[in-house]
Amino acid sequence: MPVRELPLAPASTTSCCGIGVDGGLTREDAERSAALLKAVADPVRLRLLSAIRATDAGEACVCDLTDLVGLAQPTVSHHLKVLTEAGLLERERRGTWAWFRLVPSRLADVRGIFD
Amino acid sequence: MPVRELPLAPASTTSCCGIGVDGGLTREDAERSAALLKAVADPVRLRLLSAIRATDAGEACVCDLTDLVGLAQPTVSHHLKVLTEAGLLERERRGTWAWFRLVPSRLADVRGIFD
DNA sequence: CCTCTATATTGACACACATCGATGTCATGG
DNA sequence: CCATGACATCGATGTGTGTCAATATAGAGG
Repeated sequence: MPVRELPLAPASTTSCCGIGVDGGLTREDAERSAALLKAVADPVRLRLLSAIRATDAGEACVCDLTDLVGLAQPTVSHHLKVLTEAGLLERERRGTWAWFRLVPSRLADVRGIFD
Repeated sequence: MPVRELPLAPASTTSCCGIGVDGGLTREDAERSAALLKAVADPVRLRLLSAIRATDAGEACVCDLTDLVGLAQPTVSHHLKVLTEAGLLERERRGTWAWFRLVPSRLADVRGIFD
């Protein structure tokens, strides 16, 4: 799911002030980008991403993350689901544990929104 | 208001899985970053930023932007206030009109969260 | 001073969302 | 096959937020 950047499209036609603000994101692009940003615009989810990134192996399981953020396990599971559905995390079950890894290309998408 | 990036802090101590997820953002840093991201995680506000950026003069007034997004004037005014209070826009009154400009350094702060 | 136009503020409403307890699922070990 | 531990899902609840109509403010011009 590609995410287009804030475009530097040329301004064009008319308006009450004669400036022209037709350039810019389409509604669809804006909604796509906003959906991705919403996944990341939460302090708990930022800490989860940061904690996974700070890990030696580049991955962490839910029990570790639950301890870290100090919230109930269902809450952490919910946040991890949001991040995973946004494409920012990959999930892998190994035995009883679920391991989460960053998806660097998706993080690059977030950065690309503001390039 | 500085915004710290997702740190690559070294993992340290123990956990149930023996991985160690102590590294990462503090609660305070995460809340600061999330507050900034929330201001931007909205399709209408993304379009407003994009439209202002696409302008020849680098600024636009409310009437232009209201036409663009197709929402009621108070709604647009509200979104512009959110962006301004987040430090992403600067407001200047010239006569009857209110002009809004981007604050590039603040946009860089957003980008910096994911560096 | 009065009016007109552009913008901001307020109040209300609907909807989304973060959180948690309770419960369900699934794999492991006995 | 049953018990245990890790994780996911569900249902409920309180809080946050986007939207608009109504109203207020503020500057320009007569």
